[in-house]
Amino acid sequence: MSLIDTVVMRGLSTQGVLSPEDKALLLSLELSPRYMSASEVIWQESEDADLFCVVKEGWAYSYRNLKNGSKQILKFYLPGDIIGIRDFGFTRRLASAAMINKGVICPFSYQQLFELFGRSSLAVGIVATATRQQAQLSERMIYLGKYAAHEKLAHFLYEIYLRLKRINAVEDNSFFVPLTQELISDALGMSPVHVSRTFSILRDEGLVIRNRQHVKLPDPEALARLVEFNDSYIDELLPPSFSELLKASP
Amino acid sequence: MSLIDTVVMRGLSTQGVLSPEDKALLLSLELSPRYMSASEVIWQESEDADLFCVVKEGWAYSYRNLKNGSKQILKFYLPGDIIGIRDFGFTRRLASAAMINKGVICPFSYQQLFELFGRSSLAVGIVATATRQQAQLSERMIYLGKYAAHEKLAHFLYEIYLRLKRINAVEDNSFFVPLTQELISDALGMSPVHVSRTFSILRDEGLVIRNRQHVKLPDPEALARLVEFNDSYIDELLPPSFSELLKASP
DNA sequence: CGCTTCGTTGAAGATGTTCAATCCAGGTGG
DNA sequence: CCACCTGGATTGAACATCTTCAACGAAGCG
Repeated sequence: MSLIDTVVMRGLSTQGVLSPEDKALLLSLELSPRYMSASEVIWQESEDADLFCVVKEGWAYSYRNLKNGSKQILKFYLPGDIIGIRDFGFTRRLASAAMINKGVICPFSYQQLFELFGRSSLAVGIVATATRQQAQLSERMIYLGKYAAHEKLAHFLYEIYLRLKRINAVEDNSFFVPLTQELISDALGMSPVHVSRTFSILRDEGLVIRNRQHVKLPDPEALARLVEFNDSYIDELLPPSFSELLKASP
Repeated sequence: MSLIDTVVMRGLSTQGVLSPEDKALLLSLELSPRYMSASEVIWQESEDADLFCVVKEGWAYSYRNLKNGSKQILKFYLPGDIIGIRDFGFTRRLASAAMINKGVICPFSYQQLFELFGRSSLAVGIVATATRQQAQLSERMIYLGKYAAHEKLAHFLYEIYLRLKRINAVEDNSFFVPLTQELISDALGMSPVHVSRTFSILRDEGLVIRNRQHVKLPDPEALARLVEFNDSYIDELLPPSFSELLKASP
């Protein structure tokens, strides 16, 4: 799973906006893979920020340690996601990041990114990627706000389902989720105990079947209705007008 | 309050990265002011997205209507903020936006933004602005997650305080907040009744004095300690390395 | 002066947390 | 092959926090 396969970049590519040099530049960002073990820390809060990482294999997450001893997970990163965009424009990391299971990540420096900015189309791609992350974050905030536990969990699982489907990691509505209930609880802001109870409720309603790290959604559409999921923020390509604007501007 | 006075752009400017043409281009974005009345809707969820707005006067907010009849507020916009960054890269608005009190906003089109992308330094400025918004969003999500009501409210008030101080709208630790408790409750995901009770708690602890739309923080440092506020995500300038990288790249 | 909107207060009930005990599957070592 | 160990998942019961509903109070505005 590489950057060029990202929704945004694939969109730009199929719209004929990316030159061969653009593509070569993009691919050059992923030449130095780093093999990570499970739970290995990628960086800590407050460290100097000077690079991004593309996740090629495995899952990662970013989080902040809270004063009460627990932590709040901000985002889970799946293969193809970029870690560290949030910190761009700051000198230090605003949150820690770590692997969940073992995997491979490809670091690339701000310097390399600045070279991308010399090419409008790639700059637009990066901005669009950043705002998509923001959109996902907003969407989660809506659910953390006023919705009940079973709606939070349902929304969370459906989002993961869509993101995994996008990278062909869903088969027969089943997928692999290397998360403990404690990690899920840290992401949704609820207690681990209540995550367990909430899973039971969703199971009894026939919406979610979970066996250790395997999750199956027997009726994804029913789940989508429950959470009123607007999947445009995950699946939608870049607006067609973008390619015209890009071709028109210098 | 104009775009060029934004933390990010001011940083680029004082670091000598912006050319006179860059600055002229930035200012040209704000030539068509639109006068808005209180509560006037700027755009609705699902409308076509093809422009941003700079807030010049007044407060605005973005929100999503929830199925249970209430709404979740995603962000309050103060003078100098850009509304609509979240939707960039999507064909439709992901959330509605409206004014709180009366004010002035300056719309500018995606087309105009694409012209900015022709200049690396401005593109970087826009990306940094977008990621700062994301940082603020993350910070709020941390508080929506596992913190108690009085911590959520304290964090919220302290963030507003810092953002207002940045634009010189705080005097003697007092500032004007054109929000009802209901709006605050929609932002923090709690009931209006509980916002009221929580204000009482903060008042009894001598941390917040509120009189209608006027708020005073007698001891901002104490409040900052309570919420362990990391103000770098609001106040920090762009890393100095950015100007070097920008001057170095084509 | 009376209307309207916003804020406050009380009481009852829902939702989620905490703590502790128990269960279960997989991995380890005898 | 089985006993044991371990980390996660589940369950129950007591408790805390927050919501809801309804009534009342206070400020701004015609």
